[in-house]
Amino acid sequence: MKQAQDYLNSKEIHFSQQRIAIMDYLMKHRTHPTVDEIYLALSPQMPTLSRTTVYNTLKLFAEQDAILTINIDEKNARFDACTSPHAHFFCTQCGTIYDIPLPEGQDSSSLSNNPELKDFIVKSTQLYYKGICPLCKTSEK
Amino acid sequence: MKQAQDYLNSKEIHFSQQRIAIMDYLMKHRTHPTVDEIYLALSPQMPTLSRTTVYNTLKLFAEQDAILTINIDEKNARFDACTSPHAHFFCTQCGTIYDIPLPEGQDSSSLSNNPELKDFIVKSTQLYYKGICPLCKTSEK
DNA sequence: TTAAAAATTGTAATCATTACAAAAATATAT
DNA sequence: ATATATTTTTGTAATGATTACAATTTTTAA
Repeated sequence: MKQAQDYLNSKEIHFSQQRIAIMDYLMKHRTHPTVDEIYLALSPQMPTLSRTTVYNTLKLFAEQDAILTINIDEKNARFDACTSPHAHFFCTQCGTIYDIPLPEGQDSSSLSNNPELKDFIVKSTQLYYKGICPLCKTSEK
Repeated sequence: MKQAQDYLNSKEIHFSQQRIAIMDYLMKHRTHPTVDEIYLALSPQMPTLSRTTVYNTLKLFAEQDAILTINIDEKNARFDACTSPHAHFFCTQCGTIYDIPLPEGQDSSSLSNNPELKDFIVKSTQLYYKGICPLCKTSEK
């Protein structure tokens, strides 16, 4: 809770009960949750919480670069409190999103320092993989 | 038209007037159009065409790896007849999607040959950039 | 030529997200 | 401290892309 508050502070985001709870949830659940997962998880302890607030808050966080919005799953936006450069793998079978470190010598700067982009202003870079994860691969057989 | 038909053939997709027209449109308009753009463009010459057919057909093409579905724009899915490896840049101002060649020494195999993915079955890899394109940058000033 | 299979169509449903305006909470100035 | 302005939250209603579905049409194969 304290960490979430400090983090919001560092990103110059005014805090509130709701904002702290949402950031705290994201920091403690590295599962790339959907809006609804966050809303349903927090509702019990915060019965007045509104879905709209979750939407608004996540949008605010993303605009302030405090979180990442992941659009790898066509059904729902997913959210990640870890903003340091890494790729994402989406298992089309179970829906899990895995964090994937970038390969050696391919940190995000090498991805966005693409000379083809010299006249573009790049604000974000996303590397997405889709397929079957190890768990589904073996259980499927 | 002939090319579109041959291409569908090579991907083992039964063709029909509608399928050829849709593939032909995609091959001739490298603008990464939305479902609606395709539907509205083809409607005049093909008045019985249904939006549902455009949806179904594009889904079929994507499943057969004949086209790419691009989810870089949260509002709409966008489609690309060019399936060879390249990145996409989405201008958040004008909505244009640019094809961006991958940087030297970073072809798609180097992206998906990430050792972190050795236990995953990778079916697709997408590299997305977002920001402001050169045109919007200068006109904005 | 006729029956079976595949493709297309239009409408209705779904569902994530956004718009909006009222209510509540918080910050500011007197 | 108190009234006022600003920000945040809330709930409902609207939007809009996509999908479900069942009927119709077209194509294929016997």
